[in-house]
Amino acid sequence: MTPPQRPDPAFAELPGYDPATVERTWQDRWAAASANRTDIPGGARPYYALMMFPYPSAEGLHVGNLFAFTGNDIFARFQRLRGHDVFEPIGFDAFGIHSENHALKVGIHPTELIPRNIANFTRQLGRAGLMVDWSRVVDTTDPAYYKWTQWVFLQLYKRGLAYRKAAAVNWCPNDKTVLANEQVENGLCERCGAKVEQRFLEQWFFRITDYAGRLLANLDGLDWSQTTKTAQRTWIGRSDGAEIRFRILNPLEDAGSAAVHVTAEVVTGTREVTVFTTRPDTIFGATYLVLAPEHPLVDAIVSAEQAEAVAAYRARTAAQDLVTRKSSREKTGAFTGAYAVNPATGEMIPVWIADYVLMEYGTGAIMAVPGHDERDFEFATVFRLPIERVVAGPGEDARTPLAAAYVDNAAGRLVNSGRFDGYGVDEARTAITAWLEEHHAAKPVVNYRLHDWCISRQRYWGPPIPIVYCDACGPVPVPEQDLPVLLPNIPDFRPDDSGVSPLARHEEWFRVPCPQCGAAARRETDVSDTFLDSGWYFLRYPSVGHDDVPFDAAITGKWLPVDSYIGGNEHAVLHLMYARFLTMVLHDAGHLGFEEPFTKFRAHGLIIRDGAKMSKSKGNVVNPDEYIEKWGADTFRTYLMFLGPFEEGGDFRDAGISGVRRFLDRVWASVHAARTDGAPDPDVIRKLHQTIRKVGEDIPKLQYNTAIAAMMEYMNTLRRGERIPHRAEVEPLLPLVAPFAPHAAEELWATCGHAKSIFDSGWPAFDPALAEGDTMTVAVQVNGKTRGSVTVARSAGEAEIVAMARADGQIGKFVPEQPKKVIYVPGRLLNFVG
RNA sequence: GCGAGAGUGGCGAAACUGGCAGACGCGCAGGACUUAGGAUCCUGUCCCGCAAGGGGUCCGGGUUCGACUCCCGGCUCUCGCACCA
Repeated sequence: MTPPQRPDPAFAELPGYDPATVERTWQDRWAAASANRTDIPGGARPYYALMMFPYPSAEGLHVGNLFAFTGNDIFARFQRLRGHDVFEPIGFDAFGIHSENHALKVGIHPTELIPRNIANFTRQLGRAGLMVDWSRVVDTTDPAYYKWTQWVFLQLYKRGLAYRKAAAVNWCPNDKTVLANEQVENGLCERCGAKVEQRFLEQWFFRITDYAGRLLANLDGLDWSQTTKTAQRTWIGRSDGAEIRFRILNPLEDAGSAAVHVTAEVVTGTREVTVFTTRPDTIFGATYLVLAPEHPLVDAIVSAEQAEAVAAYRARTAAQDLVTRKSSREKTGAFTGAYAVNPATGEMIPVWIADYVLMEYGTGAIMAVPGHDERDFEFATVFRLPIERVVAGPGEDARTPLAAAYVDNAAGRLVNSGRFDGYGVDEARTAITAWLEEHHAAKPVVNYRLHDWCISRQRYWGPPIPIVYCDACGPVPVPEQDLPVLLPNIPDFRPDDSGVSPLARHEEWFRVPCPQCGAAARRETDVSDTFLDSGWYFLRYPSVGHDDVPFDAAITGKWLPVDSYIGGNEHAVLHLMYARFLTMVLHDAGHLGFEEPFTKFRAHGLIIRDGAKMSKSKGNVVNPDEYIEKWGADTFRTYLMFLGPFEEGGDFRDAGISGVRRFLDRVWASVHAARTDGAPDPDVIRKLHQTIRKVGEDIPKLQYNTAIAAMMEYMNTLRRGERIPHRAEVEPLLPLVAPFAPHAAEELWATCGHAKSIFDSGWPAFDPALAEGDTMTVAVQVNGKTRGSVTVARSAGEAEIVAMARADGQIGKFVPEQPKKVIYVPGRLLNFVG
């Protein structure tokens, strides 16, 4: 359908609603009056309404972005109507692989491409009518910004939280470049299809694991979506268990030994393996040990006979790419020829290596309990290793055969476990750990699955890591007064076969004197991860313009932490975790007075189209420009919010948009046609107050769809029977409409004779007495079946309602003479039980 | 596999704390105004039935005067995480 061409004939002589004109007019006026510029130093009631900043892609803003921004904008405008000094900033997350890959694809240098994209985003955002403070924009690629990103790195370095180590990366041997995990599909390079390999490079890490406990504990006090908190908890992955030491028998002396039992005195070897387990209670069932293939102890314990097989297996796993290695479920491994002693049973158990044990987690070694761990069971089955039962479920005993690993630790009791037989799993866990601890064979340990944050990127498009390598002094941080380390404008930004950043090809850039001793030295040529750019941007916004500090202390104290943060749940773990971590570190370093950056966080839903999430890779994105062109920004904004609950997202289809436009047309027509003579209808005024209450309750809960429905319902009441509404009935509706359709509301507010902006005129007062009215409708049921309803005075009691129900022709015939029971829910419902 | 969330008309969706299921909108049907209507306005629209009435919120049980809502079992879908010992 097309937009209405002519207004309602009843009001034909009145000015019609032309969104294009209205929106252009008000966008110009707001800009001229700096209406959206927040009074950062002076604002008396600060409210920081943050949304996740976009990365400015070449395709421009899509509907998914706009959905998120509009949701935040409505909330922000509502807070402003409530009398807050609202700060709603925006910026551009313009560094990173996304932007760089696109630049590579189209063959345009990012320094040229990014400003172009930012200009396009700015134009689109402007047309959407967001209440953004355009005087405080952040662009992560601006040296005035990334100077301070590098400063953040140095603060971590100073505190010993930044360190270097070799770590595996995905390597495409054809493109000769490092790939992010997302660029690997089924072990193949997504661009050229070559088999991806694993390579080890020296990289910079942040010790986020030092903060794991705090990152987890603080979650309880945050007003965040439950789903996001759960995702963070899972990601941090606390597990309580024990580290247990296993002595390794000397392979030279004991290889080939037929002995099954050895006593502690016989063991002469001094080597030992420490494993991590969450199930120390099952130690009597540990029938072998497994080390990660790259475990450093492997060389020391491998027997001569097994050396070749072990070397071959290690070479094979090392050549695999990271993604395949982590997703393949097939159990493979090799025997080292060495044996260890189970400290609980004294039995000799073989030591294997297998890639199902990860070097990065725990100690890189496990005790395998095939009877009670699915992975160990599979492995033991493949390699014919003994499987023993040490936990029995209800109806089972020590001899019940195991067809699969038994892992139900709530119902299990210990068997085949010496003096611990009969213990429940939980008590055994504590008791066995304590027992082993007495013998210096174990200690309780908490492990986290969270890994340290690798921030090195062997790429071009990011802030250079501010470190200089000197032969004499080692890695030396760039002095703060020398920041920023500028990213040079090099034409050949394409990654190459060196395995390091393209910056490493530019001697004129990386050859510098050591800041400490002055000798010839070399800059770090890797750049930092985009998540570092976005990990602190919210600290910068209010202080934009203060170029001598990353963030001004007084301003930060006043405006932060962020009052409300809205963004996508795809950033539930990485971005939000990193931002929290950096905030904690800066707090500990004395730069911030708070340690949690976001008081309240809500994840918006996704816009679905043709059954899939709207995204560039799916090719189902909708460009908002044409819709705004055709229907107006106000209609489009309101429509997006009407699709479904904001936190759940919705199905995008243009079918419903005409209904929203009709609603705005009616609001428009009603204001223009409103009479000022006579009195408003009390019934309509009651409905008005109910609507003010409903909308005022729904917006803070982000239930925009029902808020809009309530306003539509009020419109229907207002116009029922083609009545001409009174000005007093329609004018208070405008502030309710304003967060959704700011331009039209502002225009109509002026039409009503107001000189001041609607956004500075306050939220309409809600009078509970007026909303109540003096009658109520009570539903009447007989045996739980609804038979009708009666309308009575609000003061009516149960007896009166019972009498009315009996007297009612429709209802009375169902009501029993002598009901067993009558249930009355005041003001709601009456149920006769017969 | 583990974790989180969701299943309600032709469609997007409402339903407070267990209290009139389907608000609001789309679509559809009929009507008004019209040279015309894909504009606007009015009326109707969960299913069966002429009606009285009956049935109905993924399926099967249960608790309750009363269940979309709570409990038990099952099915389906979406999104995270994915060999984390």
